[in-house]
Amino acid sequence: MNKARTRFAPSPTGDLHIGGIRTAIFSWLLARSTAGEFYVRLEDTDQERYVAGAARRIMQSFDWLGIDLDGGPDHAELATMKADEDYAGALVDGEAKGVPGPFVQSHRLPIYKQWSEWLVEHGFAYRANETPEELQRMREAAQAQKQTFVFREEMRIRTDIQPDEPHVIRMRVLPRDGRVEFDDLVKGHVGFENANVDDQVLLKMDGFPTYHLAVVVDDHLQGVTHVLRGDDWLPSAPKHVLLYRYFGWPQPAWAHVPNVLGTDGKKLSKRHGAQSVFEFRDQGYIPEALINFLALLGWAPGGGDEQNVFTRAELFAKFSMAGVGSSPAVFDYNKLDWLNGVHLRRLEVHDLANRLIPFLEKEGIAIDSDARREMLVKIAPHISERIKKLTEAAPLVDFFFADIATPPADMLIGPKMEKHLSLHALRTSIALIEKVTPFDDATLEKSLRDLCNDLQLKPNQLFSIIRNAVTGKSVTPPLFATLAILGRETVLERLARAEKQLQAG
RNA sequence: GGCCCCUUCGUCUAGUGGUUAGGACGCAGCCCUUUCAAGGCUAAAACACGGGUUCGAGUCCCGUAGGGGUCACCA
Repeated sequence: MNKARTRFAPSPTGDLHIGGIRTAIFSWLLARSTAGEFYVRLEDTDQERYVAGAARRIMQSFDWLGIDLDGGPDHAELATMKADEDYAGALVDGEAKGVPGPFVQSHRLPIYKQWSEWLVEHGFAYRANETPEELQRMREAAQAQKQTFVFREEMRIRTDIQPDEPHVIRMRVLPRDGRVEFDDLVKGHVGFENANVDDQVLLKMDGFPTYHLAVVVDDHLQGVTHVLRGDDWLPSAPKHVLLYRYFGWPQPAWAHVPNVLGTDGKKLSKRHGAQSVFEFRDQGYIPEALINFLALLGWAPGGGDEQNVFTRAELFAKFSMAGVGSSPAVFDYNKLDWLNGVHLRRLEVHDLANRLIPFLEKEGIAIDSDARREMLVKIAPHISERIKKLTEAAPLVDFFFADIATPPADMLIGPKMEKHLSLHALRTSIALIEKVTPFDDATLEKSLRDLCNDLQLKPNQLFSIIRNAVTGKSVTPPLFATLAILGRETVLERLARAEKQLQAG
C-alpha cells in the first residue's frame, strides 16, 4: 500500500461530534496503516458561524484521544484566531512531517484569491453578483417546476461586472450536458448529470472561499492523497472532481463514509445522549475504548477475522479502506460499555488508579495523600472487573476512604439466621480477626472459612454479616482483600460498632 | 419534489454463486462463586419484497418498498 496522506478538516463551530471523530479515526488509521501522514486543517471560512474557543477544544479532543498528528495549527496559528484562547496542549508542530501550512484557512486567503482568478482567466469561472433575494426567486421558480435549481451564467442579472466592484466568483460547469463519474472507495462507481451540478460560488463577496474551492485547493497543495469525509458530501463531490480537472491536478482517492445514526435510525443528535468527545470523557469512557468502538462502527477486518477488541497498534496493522462498509451504522451504547470495561481491565493498576482519581474526587473522595494513593492502587485490581465506566467506581470504594454510618441492626443479621446466632457469629469473628496473622487476603480467607465450619454456617451467612458490618453495603469488592486493605484497626473498630448496634437492636 | 446513497439476527458485522449463513454486543439459561462482577458453556435471534440470469443466488441484473442524505455567498 502506498503512503496515504489524509487530513481531518473540521470547522471551528463547536465541539467535535462523535460522527466527525469517527471519520477522523478512519483517516488517521489509513495514514498510520500505510506509514503516511495525518494532519488537521481548520476550515474557518464562515465568519458567521465561528465559535470562540472551538479551535482549541478541537485540538484538545485529539490530544485526549491520543490521535497523533503530523501537521496542524500550532500555538502561534491558534493564537491569531479571532477571540480564541491560547491552546494549552503541545501536540502539534505546524509542519511536522512536511505538510505545508498554514493550517487555518482564514490565513490562506491570498491563495484562494489567486486560484479563483486563475479559473476566471482560463474560462472555468465567471463573476456574478445576484442578491440573495434574486437568487431566492430563481430557486422558487425552479421548485415550482419540480426541477433541480442550478445557476448558469446566462441567468445573471448583471453581466458587466468589473473586477474591482463587489462580486462573487462562480465555477462554470462544463460541458453542459455531460456526466461526472468517479470511483469512490466506499460507494463504488458513482455518477451525476452535469445538468444537475450547480455553478457553485467559489469565492464569496467577503473575499473568503467557499468550502468547495478551499478543500480542493488545500488538499492539492497539501498533498492529500485520500479525501475521507461524511457521505453527506457526496452530492457536491462532482463539483470537486470538476475543479481538479480544471486545474489539471491529479484526482485524489475519494471515500465518502456513511454517517453514524442514533438508536432510532436518525442522525445522531442531542437526545441520543453524549455527543462530543468531552461528554464521553466525563461519562467515564476511556480513549482506548472509544477508538476501538468507533473504528468498529462501519469497519471490520474481514477475511474471516473475527476480532472485536483492538489495541491501537492492532488497528494500525489491520485497518484498510476495503473493510469500510457503505451503509450507515447505529451507535450502540451497550457495546461501547462492554468495550470500555474490557479496556479498563487491560490497564496497568497505577494507570487505572490515576484515571480514577478525578472521578472519585468529583464524588467527594479526595485522593490527596501518598497513603490514599497507595490504597487506591491496591483497590484498583479488585474493582476493574466490576465497573464498565470510571464513573461507577465511587460507590465501590467510598468506604475505604471515609468512615461509614453504623449499619442498622437488620442489616447485620445473616440470611436465614436469627439475631442471637448472628450476634454470636459477629463476636467470634471479632475474636478471630483480633489475632489473625498475617493480616492478609489469603490468611483471612483461610481463618474465616474455618470459622464457618466451626459455627456450621454457610460462607454466605458469615461473610455477608462481616461485609455489611465493615462496608455498610451488600455489594462490594471481594471481602478478604477488602479487609486486608482496610487494615485490622479499622475493621475491628467497625465490627465493634456493629456488635453494639445489633445487641441494642 | 429533483438528484444521490443505503438495505444479512434488536445492534455492529463476516460472507465475494454451492456455508448447518459465522463472530461480537445485548437478552435468556447453566456452570463457577462470600456479594456484585468478570470468566466459561448453551440457547433464541437475520439475508426487506417481487421478478429475472443460473443446475444452483445473501452473493449478479431489473423493479418495488422502506430508510437516509443533499439541493446556500454553511461546512
